[in-house]
Amino acid sequence: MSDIFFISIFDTNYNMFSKASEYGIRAAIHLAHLSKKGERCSLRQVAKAIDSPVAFTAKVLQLLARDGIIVSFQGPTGGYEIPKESLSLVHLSDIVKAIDGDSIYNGCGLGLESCNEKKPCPLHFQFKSIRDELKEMLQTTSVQELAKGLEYGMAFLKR
Amino acid sequence: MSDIFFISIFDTNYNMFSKASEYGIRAAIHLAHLSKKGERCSLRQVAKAIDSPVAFTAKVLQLLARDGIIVSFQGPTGGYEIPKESLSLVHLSDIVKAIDGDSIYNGCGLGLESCNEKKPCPLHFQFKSIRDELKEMLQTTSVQELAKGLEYGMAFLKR
DNA sequence: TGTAAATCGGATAATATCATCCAATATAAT
DNA sequence: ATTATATTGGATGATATTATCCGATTTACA
Ligand code: FES
Ligand code: FES
Repeated sequence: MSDIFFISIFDTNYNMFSKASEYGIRAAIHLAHLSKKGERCSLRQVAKAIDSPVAFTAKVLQLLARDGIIVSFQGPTGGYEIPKESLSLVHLSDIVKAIDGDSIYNGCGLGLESCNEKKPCPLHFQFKSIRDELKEMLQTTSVQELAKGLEYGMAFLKR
Repeated sequence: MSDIFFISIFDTNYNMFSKASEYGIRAAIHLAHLSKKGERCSLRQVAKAIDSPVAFTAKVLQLLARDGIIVSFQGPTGGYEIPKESLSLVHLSDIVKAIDGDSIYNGCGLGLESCNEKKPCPLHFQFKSIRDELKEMLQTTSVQELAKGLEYGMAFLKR
């Protein structure tokens, strides 16, 4: 009859990645998709394709460009692209690292200063196992690979 | 000679769990540790044991108490404890769910409205694999189990 | 050379998360 | 009964993250 509502003091929401990283990954996949066809893409087009706020996406793309993960061009006909040669070299770990830093590699699951095998938190070994798999996945998954899913409408960057 | 400094616009920091969840898990492990010995623990003692801000920890413990994960007692000799009977029944998933909600069960890794196999994001299958393992780990790991690590100084809740 | 279209970069605003403060309530012990 | 000690709950403050705005710069093209 009546549902139970959980009225929480906190509105915290679990998120594996930060918004910035999410946009960064989505954008990179879209750019990879177009770059494969030799097409360049403007900020506005990227934001539309991945359904993200334009100005914020600009900041994220700037970070990726500074890190050399994508290449930016100013002026008319400008925009962003990923050079064909490096298309297979861009992995998710590069993007996350450029945006969120490398705390993913040394962070403790329970929030201790840093993950330390010598003085581990109680969750260390269980957590490390998962974190290592996540790390491995990010390091071995290329944007090119993920862009393939877009080609035949098998995957989507927005809904 | 000189290091390269990454001066980022963002200061985002990768974190698997929210601070609230981190404190919640740490606190629950400490309470489990003491409850096994039949001891009750005050807010102040909890905060000291897990090196967390007192007032904020109070809010987190309140949430856990409301959800019946821990039991609170007011007045002198008051504090928090986990009934011995339920000690083996409290899993990390209960704590995370009480604090961060269940977006961990249905969230999309790339930030789409929700994870949806029918219209998946390009990272869906890789992400789902990891998320399912994390979920499984949280659902099968009890605070009692983790408290054991504390007993012989094999694990630590602060440094 | 001028103009329009694009990114860049700095400042600022909005929101969410993290954290603190304090009065109210409950209760054990004197 | 009174007092001291503890959690509760509401309001508020601080910080981090997300988001926007706008002038400056770059550059293709007429
Ligand atoms: S010490 Fe906590 S995850 Fe390694
Ligand atoms: S749709 Fe993105 S993780 Fe399932």
